[in-house]
Amino acid sequence: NLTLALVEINMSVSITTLQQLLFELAGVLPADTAPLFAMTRQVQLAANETYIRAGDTERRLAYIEQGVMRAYIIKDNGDEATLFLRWEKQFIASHDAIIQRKPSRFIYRALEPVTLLEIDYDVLEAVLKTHPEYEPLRNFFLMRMLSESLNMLESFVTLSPEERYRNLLAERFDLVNRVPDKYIASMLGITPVSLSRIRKRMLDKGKG
Amino acid sequence: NLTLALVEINMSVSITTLQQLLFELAGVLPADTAPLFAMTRQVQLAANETYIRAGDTERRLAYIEQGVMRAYIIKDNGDEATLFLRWEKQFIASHDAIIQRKPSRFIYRALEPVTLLEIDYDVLEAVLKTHPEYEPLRNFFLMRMLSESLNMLESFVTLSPEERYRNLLAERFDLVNRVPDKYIASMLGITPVSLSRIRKRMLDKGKG
DNA sequence: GCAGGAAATTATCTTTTGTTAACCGTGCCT
DNA sequence: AGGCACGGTTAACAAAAGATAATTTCCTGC
Repeated sequence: NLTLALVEINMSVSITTLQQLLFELAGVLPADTAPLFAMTRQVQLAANETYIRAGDTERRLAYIEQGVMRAYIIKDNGDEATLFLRWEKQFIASHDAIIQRKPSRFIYRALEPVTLLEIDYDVLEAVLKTHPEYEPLRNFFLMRMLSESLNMLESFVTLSPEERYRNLLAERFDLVNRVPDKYIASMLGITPVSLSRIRKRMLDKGKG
Repeated sequence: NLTLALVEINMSVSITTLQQLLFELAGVLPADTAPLFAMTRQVQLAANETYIRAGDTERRLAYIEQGVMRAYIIKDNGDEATLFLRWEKQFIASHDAIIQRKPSRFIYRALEPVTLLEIDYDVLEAVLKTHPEYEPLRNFFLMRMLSESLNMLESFVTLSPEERYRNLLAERFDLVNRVPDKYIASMLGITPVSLSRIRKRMLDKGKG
């Protein structure tokens, strides 16, 4: 069965990466990671499919193998506000449910067809109870997420919207080209109209 | 010696709180926490004293027993930008050094006389190697910090500066009154002038 | 390939913020 | 007490962003 074979190859790419990470972080040999990866499962999301809804209480942690995801929230006035985007080789988690055991404020949705390697956080905790040697992996993704949040926070307090956009272009040009501008705009804390003006200003400056 | 006695009482307040936390999180009995708290030390900072400088590589983690601290960064134009404030019963950490082993971008400074319960993060890691039962404490402060960062991020993408200020007043009125407005302003991503205008507008609205 | 819809741009107007500088009030230091 | 430094307010102007709506471009499903 060719499809199944491809899926298995796919899975192993992602698992191999995480096994390597676990080895680097904690010296755990790939052969010793079966108890962990036995509890993971691959999830396919279609473009535009919702992964986690506002109000969901499932505690999900996932590693993005392929595709781009968007975390957003519905504002009081009904508009959406994008908090962040996540793509290949990054983690995504239902933060509220995991950290505060609260229903999720945020909605997590695939912008493209997405492949995830998912684990239920409660299951992960159980595995970690009996296999504390995997613990560094949990610290790793928590620290990664914290680091990314702090970087975004820094850009909000130190940079103007235009500078934030320039920054994003410089650091994640590929991403900006994959994602509709309106999501980029709201992630930068501005309206799509304003982002369009910023782009125009940048072009004009480049010409003048 | 009265002073010494007072210091010891003080320390024990903070340690007791953390012992209780560790019991709640992991069922570790206070009597079994000696290996951890033996590695902590109390630090006194005068008002305006710097705790961590930009460029520092020490990996410090501290629990704030008393006082308010400010984390800020020097912008390219020389101005300061405040990222966040932390106060009693919160953790503060040299994020860059701990997460990425990089020299700190941020400066951490006491706004008031501050008392910290400090541990060297490398020492903590060593303790955790031999005492994995304390591990939930590490997850706790990482998650707390992440949660706070995400809340701030949310307020940047969903709220206007005025709304962010109202929010802050509603949630941390005590803090706003303890800290000079200019730091509040830069934490909100605006200038002190603009915050002053927001305050005026709010007053005017209240009167009209 | 075409039609319909969504995204992006442009235009207009209002509101807010940034910038710079002057001005006030408070507290601190000698 | 006097003066000085600092934080906060106010003023005036320029620049940018928000809101709304019209228009164009793009893309996607049929």
